[in-house]
Amino acid sequence: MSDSSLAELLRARGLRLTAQRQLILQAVLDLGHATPEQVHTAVREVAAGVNITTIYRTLELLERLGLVTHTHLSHGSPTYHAAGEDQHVHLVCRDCGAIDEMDPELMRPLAEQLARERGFRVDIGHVSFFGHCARCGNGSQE
Amino acid sequence: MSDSSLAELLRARGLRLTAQRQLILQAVLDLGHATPEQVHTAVREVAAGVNITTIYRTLELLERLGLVTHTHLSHGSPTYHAAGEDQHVHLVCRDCGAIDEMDPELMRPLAEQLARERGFRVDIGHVSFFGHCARCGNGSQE
DNA sequence: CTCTCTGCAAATGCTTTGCAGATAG
DNA sequence: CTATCTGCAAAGCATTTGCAGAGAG
Repeated sequence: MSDSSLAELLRARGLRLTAQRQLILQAVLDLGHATPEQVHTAVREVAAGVNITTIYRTLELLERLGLVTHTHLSHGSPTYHAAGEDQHVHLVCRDCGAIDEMDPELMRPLAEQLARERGFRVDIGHVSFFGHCARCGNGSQE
Repeated sequence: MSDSSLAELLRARGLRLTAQRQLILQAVLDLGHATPEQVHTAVREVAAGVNITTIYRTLELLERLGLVTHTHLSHGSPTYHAAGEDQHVHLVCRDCGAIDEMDPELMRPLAEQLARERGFRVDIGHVSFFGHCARCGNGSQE
């Protein structure tokens, strides 16, 4: 499914289908949420020689092709995940770093209110909430 | 107002009140939203010799003192702003880069729903929404 | 006077770029 | 075959750290 669409998208632009590109896309799909470095680690398990540079270049390419997206969670590294229908909102725990997801539908009322009152159209696919997950922040208030 | 509280907070910890610290705090208060580099630029207009290193160290200090907070908007650089009562949610326009604010009260229903259903406590002061502001994204659907 | 701050320069970590050989089509 | 890819090494940024002199209290 993804391999063939990758091939098509590449060929349509005169670009080439390579093992690295397939592996990197697959890694992003498998990992769900991953930084370039995590993708690198995952890909290396299958093909040891793949360079981190190629990860960066390919993630950028896959994003241009519309197959993946990235978000900036808290600090430094961007997180990549598959693009497409299943847009989701990230719930990032400040304590344990866990990344959970929630249904973007829950954003709908707020998004509509902002659009109506401010003319601001929220990009629902890029929303991240920071806070404390059930496991970490339950008892304490701070 | 802020100078005296800065002095107190510093003295309470055996730390010192310096010109740089006052200028940097003032810059953050004036700028509203600013990256370390923007703070640096602003401070330099008054005191040319202040080093970027001092900006980083002081912003970290001011944050520890509870006077400022930072958020990570879209790419790399963190954005600092005054902490305190007036918590707000950022609305960042992907087109023109403008940073607007909205009343965090609007987040309340959603935050409560998340707490109830998932046990996730959203840190409302650190929420940022990306999208298109009234000026930029009005006509097109994109 | 003492202990904290600051500026400078070098180190670090993540990401990007240049180039020549490897390879898809 | 030819133009695109990849790996390697080096360059770039933003941020951090070490150190010795400057300065607050």
